[in-house]
Amino acid sequence: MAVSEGLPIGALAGRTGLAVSAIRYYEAQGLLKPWRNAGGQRRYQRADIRRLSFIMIAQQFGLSLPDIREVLASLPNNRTPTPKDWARIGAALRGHLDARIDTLLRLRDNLDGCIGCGCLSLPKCKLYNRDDIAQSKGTGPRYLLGDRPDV
Amino acid sequence: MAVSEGLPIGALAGRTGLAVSAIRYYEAQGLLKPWRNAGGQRRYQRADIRRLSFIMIAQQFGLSLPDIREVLASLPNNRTPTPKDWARIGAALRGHLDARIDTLLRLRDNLDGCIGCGCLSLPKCKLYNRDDIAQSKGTGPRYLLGDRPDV
DNA sequence: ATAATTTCTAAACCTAACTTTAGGTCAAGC
DNA sequence: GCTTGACCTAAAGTTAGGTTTAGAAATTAT
Repeated sequence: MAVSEGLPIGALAGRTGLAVSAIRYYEAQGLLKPWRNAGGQRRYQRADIRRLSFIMIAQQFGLSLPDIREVLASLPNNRTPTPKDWARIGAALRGHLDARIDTLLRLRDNLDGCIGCGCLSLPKCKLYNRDDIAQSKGTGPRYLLGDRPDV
Repeated sequence: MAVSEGLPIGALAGRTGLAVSAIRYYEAQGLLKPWRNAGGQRRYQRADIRRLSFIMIAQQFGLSLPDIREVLASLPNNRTPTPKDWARIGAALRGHLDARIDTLLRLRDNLDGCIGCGCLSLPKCKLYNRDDIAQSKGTGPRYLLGDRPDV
């Protein structure tokens, strides 16, 4: 029960609000690497609470789990991350967020002019510029807007 | 070949950049109602090009297909929609878009203070306010941030 | 010492938004 | 009149991000 024994998965779930199954799933996706105790059960460090919190926030920002794994890869694995480490990573997120906001603002600027005027015809409509929206939101393969300008 | 015979599905796909299979899928979801010719093949009105364009734009704004179906339901079905009809619908989208932008701006305001300082602890972090992000982005059931404040 | 919780793994299931496949029909060009 | 290409339906497959289930083993509580 000493602190050095680490937190079992249920405790981590309780502290983060995540389901136990989600935490195991994140591990399967390479976002987390708990150790195992003598009986084979997962044990976590306290720092993993923050790691999971970060994952949840990054998801809100629209990052996929592979994206997040990459970002987290820049954390030191030989020591517990410091606030400074997290700040560096926060800055990376900020870039993502800024880009998404810009996209939406641009869409909004065009909305009145485009749908508002009823033009909505693909060849001219500004809403169809390919660099909008952070790459293929939504699941499954799909023709992206602007992918087939042969209209 | 007269205009009154309508467009076959491939033509519609060509003009919108959508896959034929996607257009059939939208019909199955109730977003489109082509008529059938003598041989049982789908025939579309020219106005359906705009309808599909609208669907693509609305998706970029984060609306689900059921959401879009509802919005489209307010179009008149006894006549071809006018630019004015589309403008009314554009205004509805605008509300959605504004909300999404507000959310992201709020997240950005908190980012430096929260991740930046390294606090990231659930009970205090402003990023964990439940009204953030337009309801449960991402598929499948999932605990929403803030849903379990019993941390 | 036993009962009640937790945890374990593997595999199946879930949703959204589509695509792919298979086997057959329709329409258009020569 | 026949071949080629477009179209049809129904069902199964795909991806992301998980959840659910089942049966077994470990831990905790009494």
